[in-house]
Amino acid sequence: MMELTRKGEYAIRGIVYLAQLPPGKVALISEIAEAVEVPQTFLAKILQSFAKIGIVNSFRGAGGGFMLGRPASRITLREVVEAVEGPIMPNRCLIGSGTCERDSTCGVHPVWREVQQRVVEVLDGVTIEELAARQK
Amino acid sequence: MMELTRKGEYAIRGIVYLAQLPPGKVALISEIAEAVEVPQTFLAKILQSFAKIGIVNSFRGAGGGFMLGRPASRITLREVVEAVEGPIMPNRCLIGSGTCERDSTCGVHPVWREVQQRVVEVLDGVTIEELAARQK
DNA sequence: TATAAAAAGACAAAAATGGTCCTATAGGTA
DNA sequence: TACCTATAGGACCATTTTTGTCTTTTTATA
Repeated sequence: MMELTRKGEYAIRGIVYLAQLPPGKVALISEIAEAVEVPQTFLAKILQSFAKIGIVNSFRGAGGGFMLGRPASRITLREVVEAVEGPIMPNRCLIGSGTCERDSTCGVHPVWREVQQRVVEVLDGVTIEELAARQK
Repeated sequence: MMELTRKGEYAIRGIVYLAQLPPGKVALISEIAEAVEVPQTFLAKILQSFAKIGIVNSFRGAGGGFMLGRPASRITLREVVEAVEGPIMPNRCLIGSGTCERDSTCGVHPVWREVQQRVVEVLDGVTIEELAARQK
């Protein structure tokens, strides 16, 4: 239960790799994919989605590639994980207050909310900078 | 991310229903399924798996059905969830120490361990008795 | 024995996961 | 301008997981 998917794993590997690069350097997707052992086209999709929300910058054409869009110290693990896997949400009930018809009677509801908060707390407390430093 | 599946939801609904019954009473799968609005045969599978690990008792033949296998106060939400969804394990790495080749270099590892512990802590702290009482 | 009810196992549709491949677009460079 | 390089976007697809159903078997009771 609650497993991170490959996509999530790959996303983390990819962004940690970028964080380990000298500041300002752009890396080719081919380079990144090989280094972190992830299928290239799949990783490309992931980094593209990161580009859209600004946690990485991408450059097209010759001399292009990817780099972080923000200092690694200001990218949290939570952002990265939620970007590819969607919001942390242990139970569908949490999506909206009116969504679940069993809402009022459902005593499990507050438990999931608690779980959600705890997980978010942990992931918010870890930056990509820390992760990059740890495994250098 | 980290969503409970239908199976998990159904499992909780089913066991909470059993917990709300007068002690000693057995309920037909048809009765339970209708009450908690879960497909009967699917719920049957779930309760059968509960019977195997002893958190419910089942009786075959006329007058048969299901009842809790233990006082609801001694069945935790964690047990129920893990019974149907498998162990709480946010990252595959946590399965075994040698399983992940990136193990030594993987700085994310301890974070997932932390997440796992927090979640387990919450779910261990909630009994089926509490849930049953809450939504009565 | 007949009947009632769970147990077990095979099967299957639908959705999610984990990708691939092709074309389009943007940016350099000769 | 023409050409090359590299990401962007979209269509597609195989496999696995989820979410069930259906049939047969086993067990218990009356």
